[in-house]
Amino acid sequence: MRADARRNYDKILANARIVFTERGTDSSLDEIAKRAGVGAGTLYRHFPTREALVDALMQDWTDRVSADADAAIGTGLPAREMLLGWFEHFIDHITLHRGAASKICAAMDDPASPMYRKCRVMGDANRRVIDHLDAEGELRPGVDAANVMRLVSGVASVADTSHADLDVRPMLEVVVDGIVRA
Amino acid sequence: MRADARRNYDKILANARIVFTERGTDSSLDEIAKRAGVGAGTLYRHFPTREALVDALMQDWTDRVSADADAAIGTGLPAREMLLGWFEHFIDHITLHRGAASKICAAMDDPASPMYRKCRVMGDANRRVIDHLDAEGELRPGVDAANVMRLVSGVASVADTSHADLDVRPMLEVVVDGIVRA
DNA sequence: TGCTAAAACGGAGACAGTCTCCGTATTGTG
DNA sequence: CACAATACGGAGACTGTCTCCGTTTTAGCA
Repeated sequence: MRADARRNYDKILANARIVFTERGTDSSLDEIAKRAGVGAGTLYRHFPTREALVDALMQDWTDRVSADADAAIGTGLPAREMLLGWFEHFIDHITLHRGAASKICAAMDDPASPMYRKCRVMGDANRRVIDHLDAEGELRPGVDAANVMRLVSGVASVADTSHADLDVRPMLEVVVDGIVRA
Repeated sequence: MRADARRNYDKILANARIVFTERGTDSSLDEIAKRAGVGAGTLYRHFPTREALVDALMQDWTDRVSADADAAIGTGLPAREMLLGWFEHFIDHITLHRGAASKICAAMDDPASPMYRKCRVMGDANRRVIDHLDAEGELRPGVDAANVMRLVSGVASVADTSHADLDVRPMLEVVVDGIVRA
């Protein structure tokens, strides 16, 4: 990658992060280009779609999400608490930019999406937590990690969409009660 | 309401139903106007926002949703089956037009939304089912109907958003297990 | 029936966002 | 330092939203 290209790539990403944080992932891409001091063409050359741009920003938090999963396992807390903590952290991360959660819901089961691979990384993180608890015999038989992932992402997306700023805990408690051994 | 106004109102609604079914609730409103054979101004006078238009279409199914809730209670099935059936019917209805589910999630806790009232009607239907089972002692203590509603709408929205056409049943089973008495 | 005020119509056009195209500028390699 | 190769930028085509206002339709009344 040429030096000027790299420079612009970074500028776009930095400004996208700011704008997406301020106004969500549906903000105008032209404005991001303007703020970054580049032409629209440059933005679209580097990131052909909005999803590609969101995807590039996701890198930061897929790492954190992954680390959080392992940290959760490390706490050795009882199943309920471990899951609640992990789910809350996960949701905190994916709702960082308004609108991101529902994009993740959409990408999760769509291999054609640019975001698919990162969704898999997060899915794997979740699977580690679920598998760990399952191995300990803490879960109901037949709990499917992918399914849990969808459900929790759904909660994130509801919270993100909601006009009121909703406490996700009560919803997560239902989910947790639905998967831990009765 | 003047006769011509009524005529146009109905034409717009009929065509919106078609277009929303074919291409989801984010289709072009101008196209709906065109198909209905009216000017854009006429459409916007009758339905100042997209939500107002969706809301008008919702009337059909809030009725059906309400009836479904009472039918579910009437079956006298065991709690798990009653809830699964009710939730599935509910989701079938609100995912009739692609994109509607997430709009409902957003409107549910936003009294300013034109769709708020109809969300309440559906919320009340859900409450009847939950209250009924609660009175029978079938549910865990402290189950909150509004919270269940959010969760199930979230499942609907995930299913609606998902590229793959997802089976909602496994997700609903987790939710149901999370609310019925252990 | 014919007249008129009130109500409703419609579509041109202002505006905002997406995305492309291509003449121009920048890079780095030989 | 020359010259491909690479990248830039922003004008402008396109699509969708939404408003404004001159024109048409309606309904009530004489």
